[in-house]
Amino acid sequence: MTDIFKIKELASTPVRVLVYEYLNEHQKALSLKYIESDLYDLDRSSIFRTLKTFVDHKIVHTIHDGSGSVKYALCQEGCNCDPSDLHFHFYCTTCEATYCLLDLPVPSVSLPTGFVISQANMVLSGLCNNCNS
Amino acid sequence: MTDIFKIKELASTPVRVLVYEYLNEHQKALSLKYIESDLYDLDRSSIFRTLKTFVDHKIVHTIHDGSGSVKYALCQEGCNCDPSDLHFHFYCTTCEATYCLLDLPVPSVSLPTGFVISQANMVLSGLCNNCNS
DNA sequence: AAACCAATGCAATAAAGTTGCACCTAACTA
DNA sequence: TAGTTAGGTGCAACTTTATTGCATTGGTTT
Repeated sequence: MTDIFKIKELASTPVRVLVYEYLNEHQKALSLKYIESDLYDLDRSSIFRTLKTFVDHKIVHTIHDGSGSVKYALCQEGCNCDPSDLHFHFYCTTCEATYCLLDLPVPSVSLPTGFVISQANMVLSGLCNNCNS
Repeated sequence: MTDIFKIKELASTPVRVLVYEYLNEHQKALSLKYIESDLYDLDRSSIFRTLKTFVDHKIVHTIHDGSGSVKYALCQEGCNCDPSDLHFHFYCTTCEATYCLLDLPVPSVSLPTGFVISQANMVLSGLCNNCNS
């Protein structure tokens, strides 16, 4: 089940398993604060460092959605966190949830001469289907 | 020259003029910290509130580039800050500059049912032409 | 000139992110 | 098996960025 750690060459530890499973259950991009409030028996800095490690090992990607806090979401299988592996996100300004729009990949764009792209952060925002009454 | 304030129906004040001219000279997206360090005789909160006012009046738009601080850039003439008015940005991870890629408009995408878009934050990152040696 | 209202500056606070350090635990070695 | 080591974890402190309360200023209106 969680042989993700073997694949990503990372030691399996209690905190890592819990954080991974938590992200996996939610299938949304979550903030440290949000995760922390649910996994309240874990320390904030432990979760923080775990997420950082996950980013380094390309287990999760970060999203800067303008909410004021960084969100973290599980990568898709085979993701190498290159722009072409990534997708758009949607941030709901009402419920503050951030969705991965897996169907919307980052388009390849032609940049000005000399610019080299390595990351992409695509966020659309507005109202999600739950909040759009 | 700076009849932008008349157009946007906003009182012209010393701080507003200085901040506007500063942004206009640079033609990049700048952080509060950056602006503050150059306009050192102005108070941080005054600049902060001025930028907020500019955002409200659609004189500037914000960019969340993952640098840790919000960047502000002047809008184009006629901009209404709708997604279709906006463009991609490029954040250089070396010099930390954020460029407006005016030639790259935000694409219109088809969202899942019930999602309504009102804003867009498109940021590519990597090395800019100055830092790409 | 008095009154008013918005803008400004100063200072304090909130919120998010980050780090130092000590302890613990699990894996390795002799 | 006991000792050693390295990395992971928790606690607390701290940095940075964002934000707000409040008193003062300055310009406009009556």
